[in-house]
Amino acid sequence: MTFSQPLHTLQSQLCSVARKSPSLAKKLHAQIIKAGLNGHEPFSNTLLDAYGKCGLIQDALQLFDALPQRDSVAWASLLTACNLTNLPQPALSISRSLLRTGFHPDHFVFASLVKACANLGPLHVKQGKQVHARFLLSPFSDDDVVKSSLVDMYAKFGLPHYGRAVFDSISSLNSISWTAMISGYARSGRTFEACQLFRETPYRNLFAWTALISGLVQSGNGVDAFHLFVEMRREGVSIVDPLVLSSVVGACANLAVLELGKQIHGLVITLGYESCLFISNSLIDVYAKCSDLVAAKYIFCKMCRKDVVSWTSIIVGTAQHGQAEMALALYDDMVLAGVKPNEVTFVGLMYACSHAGLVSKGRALFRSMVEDYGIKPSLQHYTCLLDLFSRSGHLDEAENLIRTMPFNPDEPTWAALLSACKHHGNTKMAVRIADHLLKIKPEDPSSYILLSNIYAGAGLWEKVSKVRKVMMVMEVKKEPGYSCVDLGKESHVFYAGETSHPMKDEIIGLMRKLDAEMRKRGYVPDTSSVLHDMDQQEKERQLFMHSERLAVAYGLLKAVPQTIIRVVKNLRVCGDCHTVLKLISTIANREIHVRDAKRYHHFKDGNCSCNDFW
DNA sequence: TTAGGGTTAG
Repeated sequence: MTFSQPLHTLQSQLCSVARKSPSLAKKLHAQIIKAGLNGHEPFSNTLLDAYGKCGLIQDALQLFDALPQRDSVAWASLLTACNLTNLPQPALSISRSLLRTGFHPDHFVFASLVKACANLGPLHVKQGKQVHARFLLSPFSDDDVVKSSLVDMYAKFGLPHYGRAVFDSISSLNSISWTAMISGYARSGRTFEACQLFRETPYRNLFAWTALISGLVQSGNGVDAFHLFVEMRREGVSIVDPLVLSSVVGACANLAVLELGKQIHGLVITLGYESCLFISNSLIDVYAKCSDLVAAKYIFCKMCRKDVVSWTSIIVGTAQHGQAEMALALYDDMVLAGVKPNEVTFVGLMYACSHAGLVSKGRALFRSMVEDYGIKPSLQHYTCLLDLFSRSGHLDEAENLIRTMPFNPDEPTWAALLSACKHHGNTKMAVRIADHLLKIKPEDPSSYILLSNIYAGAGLWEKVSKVRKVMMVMEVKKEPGYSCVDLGKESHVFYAGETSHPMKDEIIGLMRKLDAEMRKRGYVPDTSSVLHDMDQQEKERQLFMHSERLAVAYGLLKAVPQTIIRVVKNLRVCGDCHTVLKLISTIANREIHVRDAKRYHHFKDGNCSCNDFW
């Protein structure tokens, strides 16, 4: 490259090559300054655009600040730069100053501005609506591109009905507007409307399929998402990019169905996407969530490029399965590899610390998150810290934190602290917290059971009867518990108390044998979690028929010998089942993995990876 | 110069 080329060559270089090469963009900038063309409108705007497109956001911001005049092209280029690098904070301050200066945006600026608001997320609904209002009052209020971006913005805010109003006003709908609207319905759980719109669209392409399937996965409807994926395959839609696959892999993780995850993994390999970063990240997660950590680590180790999500996924996976030291060692490796942790990484790390009772390490990590990485702690981080203090018996510190943290503690948070008081035998604090919890009227039946147990433990019988009355008045009923056992080629769901299974005699027979052996070893049923008033024998019968026990017994009868019995449960494991599963792991000499509503339990040789705290 | 689908926690 020479520095004495004609101006039009310079301009065209900026437009093409510089967008892909940061170093070339900088060289051309230097050339512009040398030629005295600094501040010349066409050059500065094109350079701004080039900096933005090759990811040099700081340079773009500096250049913009130095501009003597800022026209629509400059504002649009800067906002596009922020949007491309997904930097919501600079975009936020840019859009604020843009609106403050009284500048009249054109349709290009509006489209970028709306996209910036969408990237900022649902916490910035107000700002998004302000931009929408300004657009409606502008001379560009008929522009369909801006309307499409508004549909997308409301989709990302979780307000699809607002998006629908804009969608209906679009004069010429295209593939982009349809996709944005389908995604809006799907991701906010409006499955019916999403599917209806999908059936109506003339653009039934991979974008629309991905929007629908991914949206359903995001809103927790993995089963429907899977059926649609099967339909998509049957229609012969060519999977020319792997985006839909990462969602489908994610659905396997949420549903914790290992066999299905393996099949999708096979498909990923067949289609040639196994080395794609996003896909590998999802695969780490699916194997970790299906409690096959060996496979998760294998995927992780084989990746040639690892980003923060890859590291975080493996750290969270190992932490959730009770391998705290391993999770912390992985974090050290991550820092050494020069990858910057994010807010999710710290959730995983603090979770690891709380499992291993590493109080000072957890505190230090919380501090490091704020001071070294500038991450503002969220409610989840405070919950992790609280869990760390509670589990390790630092109850005063836990109570102090819950009362001083900058978030309103919700019912599960108080219930967690209460449960810790019970675990550590601090009756005085337990009663104080129970009184508070009773005042805020919990909705979860298990909170009432906990309250009742606390008062009973403290001999406060009047309060016990008060709790029972509240439960009766509110008709507090437990959600039916079910457990799914994964046997590789098949899986089976058992409901608590279910006796309709064709193999019920064998299942109950095995459970009786195990029960007799457990009682020989000193097992006494703990009926404190049984909700209803009934005699001891009936309570014990209820516990005996808890879904995880049926599932594990069936697993012992049907699974390949020596293999791990894998169970997924919708509710939390009760104290008695936890004791029973530990005993069964010794008696049957079998490893049992249970994923409950809160965490993972690996039962082996009479112990559990959660260290009896959950 | 502007608009659509993807991964980690909860």
